[in-house]
Amino acid sequence: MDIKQAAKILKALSHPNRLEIYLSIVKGDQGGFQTAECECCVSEIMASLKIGAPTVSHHLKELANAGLITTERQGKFLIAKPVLGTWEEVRKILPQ
Amino acid sequence: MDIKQAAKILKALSHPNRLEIYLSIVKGDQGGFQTAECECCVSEIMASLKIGAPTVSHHLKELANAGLITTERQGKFLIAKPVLGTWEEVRKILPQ
DNA sequence: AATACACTTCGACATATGTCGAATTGTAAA
DNA sequence: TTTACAATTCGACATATGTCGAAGTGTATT
Repeated sequence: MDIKQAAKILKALSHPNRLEIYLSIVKGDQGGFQTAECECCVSEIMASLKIGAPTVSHHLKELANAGLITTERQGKFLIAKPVLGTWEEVRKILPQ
Repeated sequence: MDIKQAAKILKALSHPNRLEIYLSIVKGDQGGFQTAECECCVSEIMASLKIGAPTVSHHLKELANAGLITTERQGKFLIAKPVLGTWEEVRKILPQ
């Protein structure tokens, strides 16, 4: 993990809404893709953060682009799950 | 540590140059303020990152504003030291 | 005091970012 | 097949950001 890559990942987490989205996805993760009742499909995030669907879509794309999550369509919904190894790599180059 | 505060700290580390500056400061820290021979005064950073003095000054201010470092003038030089507890707080709310 | 060096402040600039509304695509239910 | 719902794409916009050059401040050396 080089510094530029780490900075990119940190940047993906550097906006309050995006950080909250990521933490929700991590918290909601049960080891696999979740069902439609999960708290991390776009419409749920939209409601809880009070931002529009296009914005949520954009944020999820940024998190995915940084390698912090993966997404998968399940019927009408989009389900996200964390890729914990990505954050782990960043931790390694920072203190402790 | 709430999410907004954590996001602010992550943002301070989300630019490659600023992340590199922070890591240099952490690496160079010997438990106290360093002497003029340290690698983290503005002119050293300037040379190693190939960015101008005003930009380095700006980046250091952002790191200090996020609480990630403190700075102190020693003669002609500005010396920086890390505030490790700040990063520690952010670690706590992220995975692992 | 005069000079030189280290850093900061200010103003400007190009670029990036977060957000939205409108229109579009994909999927399920009636 | 029509309708309804979930999400995406597109275009636009205001704001934030990283960088620089020029000018200013503070400190040490001569």
